[in-house]
Amino acid sequence: MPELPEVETIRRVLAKRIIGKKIKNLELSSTKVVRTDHAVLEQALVGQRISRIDRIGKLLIFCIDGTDDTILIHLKMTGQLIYRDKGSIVAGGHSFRTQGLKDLPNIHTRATITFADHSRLFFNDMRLFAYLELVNAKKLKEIKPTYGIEPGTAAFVIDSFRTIFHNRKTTVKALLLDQSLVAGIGNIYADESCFLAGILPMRRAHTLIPSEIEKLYTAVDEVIALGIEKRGTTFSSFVDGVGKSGGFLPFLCVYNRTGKPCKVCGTAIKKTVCAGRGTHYCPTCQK
DNA sequence: CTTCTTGTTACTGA
DNA sequence: ATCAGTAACAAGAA
Repeated sequence: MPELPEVETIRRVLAKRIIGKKIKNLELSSTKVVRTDHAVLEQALVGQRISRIDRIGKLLIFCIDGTDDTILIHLKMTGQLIYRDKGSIVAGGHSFRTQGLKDLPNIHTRATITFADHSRLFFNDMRLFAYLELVNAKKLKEIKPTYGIEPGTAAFVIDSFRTIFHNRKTTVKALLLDQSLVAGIGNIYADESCFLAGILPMRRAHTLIPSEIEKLYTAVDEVIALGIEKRGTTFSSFVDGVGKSGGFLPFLCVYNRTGKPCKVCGTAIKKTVCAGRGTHYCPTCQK
C-alpha cells in the first residue's frame, strides 16, 4: 500500500537514476493499467527524456523534456516501479509462469521503458488497479486542486488543519484518508498518526478540542517525515525504485500489531473497522 | 471454500 | 444540495 512516504521514496530513487536519459523503447500491456492509447504514448515518449519527477500525494508525475505533457502513475495498492541497470536484467528464455517475481519483467509487468543506455524501468501491478496515463498541462492543472494540503509542504499549516476538522461529523480517520483534504495519507499512516496523537480514529472530528487537533497535526507531520526518512513501510508488496524494501516496519506502533502489546503501555492493540478500513489502536493510550 | 486485504470512485440514502 | 457511508473493483494470502 504505497502511501506518501513510499511514493516519495520511489520518486527520489528514480529521479537519481532516470532523469535526462533518452527513452529508446516502450513495451505496453493491453490491460486497463495503461490508460493511454499505445501509439499515442509511443509518439509522446520514444526519443524524449524525463526532465523531472514530481509528486502530488500518492500520484507520481513524470515531466517530459521540452513539452507540457506529463505521464501520471498511480500505484494504488500493489503497483511497483523498479529500475534496473543493463547488467542486472535477467535474460529471458524461460516462461513467466516458472519465473520468480524478482526477475523482470514478470507476469505482473504492465509496462517497460527501455532507455538508450539499455537500463530499464518496469511498471508492475499484481491487481489491475494502478494506472499510467499521458496528460497535457491543462488536464494536470485540473487535477492539482483536487488534492488537499500535504504534510511536509508549506501549505500544511495548523490553520488549514483546524478548518478541515471544523464542524465535520465524520470520523477522524475518514478525514485523514480523504485525499481532497489531506493528501498522501493511507491506512497505515492514518492509524499511526492517531496513535501518536493519543486520539481514537473513530472519534467524530468535531468533538476534538483545539489541543487535540494540534496534537494530531504534529503527529501527522512527524509520522510522515519519519516514514520518508525510513524509506517507507514494506507490509506486502512495496519496494522502492530499485526493488529494495522500506525500513519503517519496526517503527509501526499499531498497524498490523493486533493483539500485540502497545509499545508505550503494554495493553493489547485492538482492531476494528472504521471508515470501511481495518483500524488499529491502543485502547489505553488513545482517547 | 470463505474471509480479509486497500486507494479510489461511483453510488446510495439521509 | 450537501454530506456521510459503503459497495465495487481485483487477485492473492490465509
